[in-house]
Amino acid sequence: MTLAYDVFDDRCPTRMVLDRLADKWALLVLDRLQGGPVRFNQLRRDIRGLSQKVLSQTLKRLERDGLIERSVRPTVPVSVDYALTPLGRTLTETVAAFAHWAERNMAAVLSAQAAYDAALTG
Amino acid sequence: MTLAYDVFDDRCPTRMVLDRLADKWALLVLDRLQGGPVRFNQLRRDIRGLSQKVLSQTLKRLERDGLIERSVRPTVPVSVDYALTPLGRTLTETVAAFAHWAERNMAAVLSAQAAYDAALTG
DNA sequence: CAGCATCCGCTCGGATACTG
DNA sequence: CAGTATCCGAGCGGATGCTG
Repeated sequence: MTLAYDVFDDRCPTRMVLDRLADKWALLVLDRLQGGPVRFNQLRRDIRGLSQKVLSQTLKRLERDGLIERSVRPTVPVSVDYALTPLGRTLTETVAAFAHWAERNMAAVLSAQAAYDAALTG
Repeated sequence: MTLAYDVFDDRCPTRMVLDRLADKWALLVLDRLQGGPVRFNQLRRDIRGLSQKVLSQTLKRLERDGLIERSVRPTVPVSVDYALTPLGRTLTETVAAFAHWAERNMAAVLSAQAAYDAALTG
């Protein structure tokens, strides 16, 4: 039988997963990997504002959760690239929709914020 | 003309929006509101582990961003319920897919974690 | 190039107490 | 019921320096 996983229950393991995914950096990494494998420093450059330490942590967690895969090519110096796993690929459509929702609806959000702030001031 | 919003640029305002949405509590609140208006303490009870302070902050931010709407009914004592706005409703499908991905893929994640940890130990 | 190690400020968020 | 106010500890994450 199937266990009744429930993300609204704080003792459910799905909460941990949600916690990992509901992270700005993890989302951007997953979205960036959608087009194919990307190397460490390339990710670091592409995702502006992401420090090397946090990128490292994020990649390690995503790899542990089975969403991405790390592969080392024995060049000199060594090349490491990260790619989505099949499991990770089941998430990318959702991630893309999510990450780019802001780009499509930025104007609406900005005007909502302006209206909200104006109501407080006036 | 349209500005080129880019969520990968840390100076782009979309980053702030992503930061707000990429939040465990915000996601759970939005998901919970999908079925219709819900009152404050009902949300607090439904979303286990969510403190009253953080719920309050989360609701205020979501309201400011125009995703949810607060309405007060003059009962005694007063009733306040929160509902999705049309803008918020454009997100709910994505939010639901996202929030419940963990429930559907929990087994795969758990086994990936076990494999990862075993590789380190062994 | 692809990281790890360390330090540390700052914010998130939990606990608690109080209000209309 | 639906919040606000305050305190405070834990940890996120940025900066810096070093390694194979």
